This record gives sequence, C-alpha cells and structure tokens, in this order.
Amino acid sequence: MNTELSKSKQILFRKARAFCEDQGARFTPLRAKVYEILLQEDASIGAYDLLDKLKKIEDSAKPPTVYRALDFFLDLGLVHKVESTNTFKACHHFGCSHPVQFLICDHCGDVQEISSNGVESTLAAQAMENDFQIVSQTIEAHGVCVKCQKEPINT
Amino acid sequence: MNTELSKSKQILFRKARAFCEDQGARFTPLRAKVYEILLQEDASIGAYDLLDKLKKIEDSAKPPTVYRALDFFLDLGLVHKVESTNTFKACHHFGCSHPVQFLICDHCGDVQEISSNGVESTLAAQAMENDFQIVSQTIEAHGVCVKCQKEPINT
DNA sequence: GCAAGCAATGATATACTTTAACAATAAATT
DNA sequence: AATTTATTGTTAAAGTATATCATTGCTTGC
Repeated sequence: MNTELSKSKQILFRKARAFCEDQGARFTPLRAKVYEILLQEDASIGAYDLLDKLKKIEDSAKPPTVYRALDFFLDLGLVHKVESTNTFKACHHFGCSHPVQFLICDHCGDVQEISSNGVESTLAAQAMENDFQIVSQTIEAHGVCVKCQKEPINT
Repeated sequence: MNTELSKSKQILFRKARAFCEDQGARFTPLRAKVYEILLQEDASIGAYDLLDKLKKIEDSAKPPTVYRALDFFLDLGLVHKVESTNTFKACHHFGCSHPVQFLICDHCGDVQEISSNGVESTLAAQAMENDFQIVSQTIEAHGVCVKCQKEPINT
C-alpha cells in the first residue's frame, strides 16, 4: 500500500500509526490512506486535491471523508493547517510538543516546517506586553525557497 | 455619512482618503462606505458580514463589490486580511511601512494589531538560517484578550 | 456470545468564501 | 468630443468547509 513512500517517510508512517494506537486513536485504513497522501507531498495540499487523489483508491470518498480524516490528524497534531493557503501538511516531529512555523515558497509551492523557540517566545513576550494570553500561534512566511532562488529567472 | 465613527476614527477616515488621493488612488463613495464599515469594527469582519452591512446603504452591493473594495485597500495597505479567520481589519497606521501581527481573541472576537520589529526580525533571522527569502509574513496569535481574562468564567 | 452504546464511514445537501467574465457607466486623457 | 481607462453592475461559478442523518462496525459489559 505505502509503496510510493521513501524509506524515511515509511518510518514516519509507522511512527504515526503507533502514535495513534498508543492513545487509543484508531489509525483506520481510510485514515491511513489520507495520511499517506499527505506524506507524499513536499508542498502542502488542499482538501480537494487530496480528495482527488483519495478517490483513485477509495471510490466512495467525498468532501466529508477528507475533512474528517484531516480533523482527526489535526487534533492529534500529526497534520497542520497552513492558514494562508487553506492547505494541509503532515508534521514531521509530532509527539513532542513544539512550536510550528512555515516557510512557504510562492514559486514552487514547497512548504518547510520549522520549529523555532525564539520566534515563538518573541511573539509570546510581545503578547504578554499587551496582556494577551496566547493559546495558539499561526506563523507563516511567504517567499522564495533556496532551490527557486538559484533558478534562472524566467517569467 | 460617517457619523457613527468616533473622533479618532473620523481622523483616520480622512487620513485614509488623503492617503489614497495622494497616490492617485480614487477613494470613491463606494469604497468610502466599505472603509467606514471596516473602521466601525473592533473585531475583524468577514466579507459577507461586511456585505450585509453594506447592502443596507447600497442596495446593489454583491460579493464582487466588497471583494473589489477589499482588494483595493489591501493593495494600498489600508486593510489587512486575517488569514486564520478569513476576515479583514482596517490598519491603524498605514503609510509607514511596518511589520504586522495580530492578537485575536477567540472569546470576544476582538483583533488587536501590533507591530513588533522583534517578532518580524526573529522570524526573518530564522528564515535566513534556512536560506529562505521572505517576501511577506503572516503572524497571528489566538487566545484571550485582557478584557475577557477578567470576566467571570461562564461556559 | 450478545445486546447496547459509541465510533467511524457513507451519502446528500448546503453553507461559506472567493473569483471569472462580460456589460454598463463614469472618469481621465488626448 | 472621442478615445481610453478605471470603476461598478450583474450573473455565474469555482473553491473551501460543515451539518445532518443513515449505516456500518467496534467495544465492552453483561
């Protein structure tokens, strides 16, 4: 089934399954398929693009199918939503609680997740100065990734 | 027309009109109405809520009406989009280029715009470490504003 | 094992958000 | 005044997300 995945992603896949089972969250076949599609992407993926891919192996898939699976993974922290593009991306270091920031290449679509304590704490400090109690942070940088910077400029 | 606005917001309204005219961007009656609605809100406002309000004074208003006006103001930096809630908020210090971050109260909906150079530069530094060239930042903190923190906890 | 209760999926419909496309009008430019 | 350009009107549709109810399948306590 998950034959398309690289070695490192297969490891992540199994780790995710174990992570779910550890807390009694069922890593069902349907969820596994959704998760695998997410893992295949280096870019983040929109719910309907995900649905199109899912339909090829699960004919009965419909919008609620993917949104339910996404909600399931979002709740567990195995997947993040990229708010500025309405897309989703598998997290590569779930389990441990960590800050999340994204570097989104507007040229090739690649999304890199970083986890800077400095960025998180700087925003947290700024919020505190405004007597604001933070529950969650959405931090997304748009720009050009290193690959695309090196490409000849055409268009 | 803009009789509902506080003194300080009236000043902002005139400043915005002047800012537009200074660069040959037309602050038309329709745009003025949209901008005024935005100014009235302390929370950010969704496009359709804005449309509902606009309809009361401009019967012909339809979705493109508000999205066009919003795009106009977004381009000029007079309005920001809050990505994590698909809403819009008037900027209170346009003209000068400045970083933008939002503190969004999930309890009352209030949105406070802050402008921390520290937050911006910390993320910029982190991006640079990843050889990522930033074009724009989306930084939004969700949580509880100071007013709501002080309220008795019910529900 | 089996019945009851709960979780997950199927299926339909719809709400919400945003943009495309073309026509009509108004303003700016020559 | 005629031409061009920007703005607005209007219709339609694309893209994103959720509500609802029916059905199926676990689980778990008897």
